[in-house]
Amino acid sequence: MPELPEVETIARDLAPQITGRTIVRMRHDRTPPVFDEHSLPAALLVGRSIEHVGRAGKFLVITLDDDLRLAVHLRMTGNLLFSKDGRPVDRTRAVIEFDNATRLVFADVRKFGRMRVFRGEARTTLGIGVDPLASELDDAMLRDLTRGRTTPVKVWLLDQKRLAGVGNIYACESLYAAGIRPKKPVGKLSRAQRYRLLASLRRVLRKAIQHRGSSVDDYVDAGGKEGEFQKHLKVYGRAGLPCRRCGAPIRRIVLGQRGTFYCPVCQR
DNA sequence: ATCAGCACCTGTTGGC
DNA sequence: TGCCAACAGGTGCTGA
Repeated sequence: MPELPEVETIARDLAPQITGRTIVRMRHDRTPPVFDEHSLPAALLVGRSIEHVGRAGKFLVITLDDDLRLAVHLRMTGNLLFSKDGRPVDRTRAVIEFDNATRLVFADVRKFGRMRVFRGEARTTLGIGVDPLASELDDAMLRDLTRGRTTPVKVWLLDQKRLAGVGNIYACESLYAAGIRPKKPVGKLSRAQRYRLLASLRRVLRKAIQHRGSSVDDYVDAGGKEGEFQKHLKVYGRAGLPCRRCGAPIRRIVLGQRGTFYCPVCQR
């Protein structure tokens, strides 16, 4: 489910609600564990107050005092819900309670989502690459990251160790916007294609953030509301339907074990 | 180094 | 209508 725009939406909504609050209680499932094997003890969070809410790739990153951070990865079906009442939430896996009786609820149907308590810099600790929206990523950096690589560009976009935040929906949508075939070896993109890819990635991701993310299936924001960007998807999930630009049927193939959608006419 | 295959979980959908 | 296989926004591990 959640990719960069969805996590960014949650982070922006959550920041004004929980910044400055102190965590007074926390509970979580143990089987399967909510906190991954690299996590410091979750109990360290109790008594700490929240200084900042941000995002690194697809991780929501909450910075607390005592140099502590909490990273949350929603994987496929995780939801982070901010609750002002005590009403129970379906599929709850963890609850963080604040000093004003509000709560952050982590719910997850498939139980793939994980949290991690750690100290230090997020990107290094989490082992993720550069953010597509970061200013440090420019054409020269993208060239260096992709040079000589024969991986299909679609598969490359999903590798979080290099570029962090792009998932299946936005990889497909960005390649459509850039007019590039998903199978094209990433190291063989022309300079013009590479330039278009970076511009398209940013345009699509920013537009998706403006529309509060895509709710294709389970995604809802911290207030429980769906996003709007699924209404603007050009190729994702549209196999067999006409391309909105040229009318040719959108094709679905499998690349890197993931469904991949593209227009065989508009994407070269 | 790379990559296909599978594992982790549960729910929904489409075909027969 | 019913059953079962395939598939789902993600990632990590294993073995070739």
